[in-house]
Amino acid sequence: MPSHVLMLRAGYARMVGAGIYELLPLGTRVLHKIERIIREEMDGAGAHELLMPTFVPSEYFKETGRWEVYGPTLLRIKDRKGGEYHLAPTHEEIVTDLVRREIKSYRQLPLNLYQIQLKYRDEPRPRAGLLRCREFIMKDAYSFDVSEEAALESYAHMRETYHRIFKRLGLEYRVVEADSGAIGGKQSAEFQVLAQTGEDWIVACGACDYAANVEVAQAGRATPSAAQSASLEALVKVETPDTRSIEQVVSFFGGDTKASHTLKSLLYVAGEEVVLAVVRGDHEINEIGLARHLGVEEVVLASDAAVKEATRTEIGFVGPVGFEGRIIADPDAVAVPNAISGAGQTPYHYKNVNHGRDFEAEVVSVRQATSGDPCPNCDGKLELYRGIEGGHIFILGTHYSDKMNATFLDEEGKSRSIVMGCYGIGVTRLIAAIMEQHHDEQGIRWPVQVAPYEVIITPIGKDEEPIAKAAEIYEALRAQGVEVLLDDRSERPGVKFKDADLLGIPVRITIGSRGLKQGTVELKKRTESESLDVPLDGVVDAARAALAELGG
RNA sequence: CGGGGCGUAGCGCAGCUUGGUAGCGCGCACGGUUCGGGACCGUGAGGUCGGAGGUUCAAAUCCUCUCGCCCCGACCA
Repeated sequence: MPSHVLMLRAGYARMVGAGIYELLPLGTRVLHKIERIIREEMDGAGAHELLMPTFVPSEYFKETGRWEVYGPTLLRIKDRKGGEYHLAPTHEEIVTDLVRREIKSYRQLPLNLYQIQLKYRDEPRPRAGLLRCREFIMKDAYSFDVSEEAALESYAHMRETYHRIFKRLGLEYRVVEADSGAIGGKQSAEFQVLAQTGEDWIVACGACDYAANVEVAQAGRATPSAAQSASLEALVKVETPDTRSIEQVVSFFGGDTKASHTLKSLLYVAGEEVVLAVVRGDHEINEIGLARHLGVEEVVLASDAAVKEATRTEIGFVGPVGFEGRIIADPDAVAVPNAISGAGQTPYHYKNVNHGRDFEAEVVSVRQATSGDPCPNCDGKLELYRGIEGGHIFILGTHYSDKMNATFLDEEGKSRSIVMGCYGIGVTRLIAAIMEQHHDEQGIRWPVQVAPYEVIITPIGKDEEPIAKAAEIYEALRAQGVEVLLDDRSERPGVKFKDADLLGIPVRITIGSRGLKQGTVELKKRTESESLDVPLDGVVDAARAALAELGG
């Protein structure tokens, strides 16, 4: 059962609109638990919490150009006077404005400010419950330093802090190299929570700690070009109607033709230039890598019309042979001997295409890393995983401080731009991520540190004694500071047990007449199938011991 | 933005093709029997059929428009 179904069934949240949820009391308790851990660690790291507005005048985004750049994802609002506002998707501008007004001297730095607060992004496609929402709670922190070096220290410090947070939340995660988007900056890492329902693909080495988002992972290694291969066969043009995809090409040629015998040729618009990118048929192009190699901000796949104009060929039949223009080819692509590729003419493909003989290209790794690739750091191999981006930290540099004139006076009285870093955690997303990693067929199995309640007491039957004892134990546990839920509904035992499992409370105490006759009650951990009989007068200690074992 | 699907009782759905008294399961209320892993019997409450317009003697059903939600894709040749 995916986490969002569990979440709804167990009564943690309800949908209000697409990508808009309300957290019910149980969900709110989990949220507060997560927030508390984040606050403890952030405060411990020397960051200061503040609260910025969600409803902000457009002038700040206009100052940095994001009013235009952000596009339709930015939720824009007009007030009664026609003034322009937006609901904040992130707070770099607001915090930078605050800091430029307050910070005047190097003596006031470094500084780290954070908040835990709602964010608004009009996502093209919200999905999977709390995993991708249009309104969500984020912890966002911003560091301010006197220099790039100092900023790197702040960054490293935050990275450690994030490790502490993710570990305390009970998450299995990998820190991966990531793209930092249009802002640039060399240091960028995502905290990816491993989960089948994750939207991101990451690769991680089995032997060392290398891990990266496939968007930026270094894929493959230099391999010999086809021209060095022994038996090159003559180029043959074949008429291949209806073969627009690699899949269709492979089945057209049949036999033992594999996607890895073909070349995938993609035409990209990179600024003023049109380039042809070639990867092996079974590989995926890495657009971010391609853009970096070309030194442009982004590359855009050419439209049908643009392909026709540049190649006089239709999509599906484009190829490097005879292409007049810049060709970027992946090392694994040029290593394929006697490859099949589009012939640059509709509807034909070439057989036995060989790099060096039939076409020349700049050979650069421009494909996404995938399972089985060699690790760029060691002799290990990369594994492919799906991840949920739970956190992202990166250095902003002076991108915002330059644009917004956020400066300080250094020791020599010279004005310099503040160097910034930013650090986000998707708090509501983590609720879903934790559920994703901690559940079974019966329901959720919260790690005790984030569970909405630590103990659930389940009196059984209609007799007065179990109910009275349950109330006593409830009070005794509360007096000890244990967060405890009493199921005092007059439901049948089966119903109570199933619900307790669905809710995922880590420890259940079951009280029935049967046990009370022997002076015992039952104690069961959600993660274990067997229960334990404990003496009635020792149940408080037993429950606390069980919680301690679970790490509470 | 493109494609597909769905909006009927609180929840899950049938009914629509072929127009004619709005149904089923769960849940809910009441009564009774049950009571250690989602019991059972009986009685009952509950619906502007997402919205607007149209066709028709008659529309949940046919037509047009519109709103909302879910899934897939967003140019991977």
